[in-house]
Amino acid sequence: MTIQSSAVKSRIVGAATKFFSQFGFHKTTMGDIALKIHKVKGAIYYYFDSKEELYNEVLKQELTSVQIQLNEIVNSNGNSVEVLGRYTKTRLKLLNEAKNYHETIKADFIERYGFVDDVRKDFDEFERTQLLTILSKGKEEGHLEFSDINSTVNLILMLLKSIEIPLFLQEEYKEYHQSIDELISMLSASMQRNMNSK
Amino acid sequence: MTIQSSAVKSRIVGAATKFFSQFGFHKTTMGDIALKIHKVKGAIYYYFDSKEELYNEVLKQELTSVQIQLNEIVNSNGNSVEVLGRYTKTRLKLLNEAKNYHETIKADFIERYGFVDDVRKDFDEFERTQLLTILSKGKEEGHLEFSDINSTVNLILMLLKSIEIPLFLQEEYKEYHQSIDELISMLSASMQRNMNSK
DNA sequence: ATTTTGACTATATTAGATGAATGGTCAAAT
DNA sequence: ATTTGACCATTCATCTAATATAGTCAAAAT
Repeated sequence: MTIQSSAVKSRIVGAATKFFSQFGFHKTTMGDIALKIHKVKGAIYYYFDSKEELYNEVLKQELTSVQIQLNEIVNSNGNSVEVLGRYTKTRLKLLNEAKNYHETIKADFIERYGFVDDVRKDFDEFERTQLLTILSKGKEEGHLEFSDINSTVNLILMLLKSIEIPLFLQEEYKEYHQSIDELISMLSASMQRNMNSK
Repeated sequence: MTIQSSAVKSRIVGAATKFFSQFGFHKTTMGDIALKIHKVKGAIYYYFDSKEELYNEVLKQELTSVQIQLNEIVNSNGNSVEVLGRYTKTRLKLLNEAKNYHETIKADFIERYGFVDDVRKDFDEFERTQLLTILSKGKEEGHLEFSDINSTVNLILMLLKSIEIPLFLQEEYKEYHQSIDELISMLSASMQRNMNSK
């Protein structure tokens, strides 16, 4: 594929992103997207095999953008407790704006978008790695202490993924905001060295 | 209302409970319920103004049963950390079996059952009271310590209500089971007083 | 050779129309 | 006081026709 054709592919994804974000998967048509870039529906199928694959690509880019920003936080300096706090708050803020991601989690309760499972699994693995990195660093530096670091990572992942749902789908972002700070304090307190009584 | 008619009312609620639990609000008809107790649809309307009111009563009894059992735990002896752990695990176990409650939280994502708001609000307030009781007792006895006890209660409520959703609606009860123990440990650890001394 | 087009097909979705089922009412009967 | 069964209005399920949409492809354009 030439450079120019890749540019068309990008424009397709760009248009698709806008439509999917605004109207969702079902209420966006391939015709809408094609029209936006002054092409015809058939042209999209030169670059993507299906609407599902295109949606997949859009979601992938949405989450990749989040990953890049989270990765910066993980690789930044600062003590691990503070990094974990920044990670959590940034994660929630960025994902709160990720409309297509919201649609996929909402779909979990109704029809399921099985075709995005791979992208979501990748994101899950990314997050597991990042959290493990943060906690490991904290352990090495002597700030944090765990009886089982993997269990702690699992717990944090469960909590982050659980609170997403009321937060994003039921729009309780503001109502729960204070409790999120509280959650971060609690997580920190329980992992802080010399505090853990286990 | 006489004693005998109250007995009929109970039978209505009993039949309604079975149908609603098994088939849900929409797929249960007033005719089904009436037939089960060898009455006619109209008879139910002598005791309840509407299907919604009947469903409300069923949900209320379901949650009242949970409340009674949770109340026993809160009023039991034992140190507050251990009580909080038992409360959390029992709460999840009991609510995991409360089918009508599940339906109402699932409805939050689709159509909302506004007519059960009162019952749910009552349960929320009950829980807030119970948690406040547990934590206050822990504080008085010198086991626990908080910068702001109400914020801690809010946090715990947010977490309990958040994890319900994947747990009950996405049937990840087993997958998350281990992390729930971990959550209880974490909560306990962060509230425990004098954790640095051995 | 690569990319784009527009006509084409098959499938899915919607709109409308009909009939059945259901929530709710009520006067009469028990 | 309680129960009944006929009754009404509205919703819901089912069918059909028409429309819209995803996806294909040979031909045209670049």
